Amino acid sequence: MREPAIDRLIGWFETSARDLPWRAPDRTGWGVLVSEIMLQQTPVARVLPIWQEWLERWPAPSALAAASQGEVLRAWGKLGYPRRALRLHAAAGVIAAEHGDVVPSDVDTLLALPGIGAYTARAVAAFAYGRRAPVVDTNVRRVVARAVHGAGDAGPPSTTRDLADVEAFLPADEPRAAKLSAALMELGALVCTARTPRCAVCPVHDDCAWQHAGRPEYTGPAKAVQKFAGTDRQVRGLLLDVLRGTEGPVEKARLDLVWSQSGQRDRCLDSLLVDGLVEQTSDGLFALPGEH
DNA sequence: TACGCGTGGCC
DNA sequence: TGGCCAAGCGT
Repeated sequence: MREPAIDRLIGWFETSARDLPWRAPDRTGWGVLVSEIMLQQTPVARVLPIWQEWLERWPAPSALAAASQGEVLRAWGKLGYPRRALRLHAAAGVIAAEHGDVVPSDVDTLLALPGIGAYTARAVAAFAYGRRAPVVDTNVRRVVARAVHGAGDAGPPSTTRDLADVEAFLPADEPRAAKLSAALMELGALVCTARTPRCAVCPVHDDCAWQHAGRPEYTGPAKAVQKFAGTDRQVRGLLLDVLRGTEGPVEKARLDLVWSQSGQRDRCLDSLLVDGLVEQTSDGLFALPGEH
């Protein structure tokens, strides 16, 4: 990506970026981290109200760490992938105990925390602390595939290659690099979208390799769209929903109502126990962890 | 590298 | 209607 295009993209971001609370001037590393975990595979609109509740209720990592896992899972609500909530809870405990209750700014330190991978570590370093780090999510992969490589969409992900792709044009200046990282994501979210990209309003239209190539269709391997209906994921979600909606421990008969196939039902309940999302009480009832 | 992991809105 | 999509991670 050429320097003028980077300039225009940053300029566009400064005038057109969404006014999200985790981007406010008074944001904290903790607020940014919570947002990044919640936003993994979950749309902004659904994250917003839950993020507000969490930051009011648990304004620092130590506050979240002091809550029970069950409380955390209830507060997570229906954001999906509730294992993220347990990992964030665990990460908060490590941050409170080993990092002075301050979210680390160093990528490698962040990577060592549970639930924080290649994307989230760099997103926190860049967005909370202004560090220079290639922040590559699905939006950035798509923008780079089009604007830089002239392809219709990104191929299968490869962390090493994806990071190198962005590193290659990331400005040396730290705050500018951080701003560009945010701008690339925002462009992918608002303009260079998966379906129906809004090329007419794109700030890098004139520099886009995909435009110059005549906007060819994506030709790579078909992306596997995962099923949901009838899968263990659906059944686990139904089981957890019963426990979230109930005050105390429940009998297994209550859980049996959510799915007719007993084999799949029991397998899913077992897997929830293994994952630590459900616990069994001494008298054989089932509950969210730490709530009995 | 491929897969499993929740949930809901959109066209 | 139902496939597609949404700021990934861990194994």
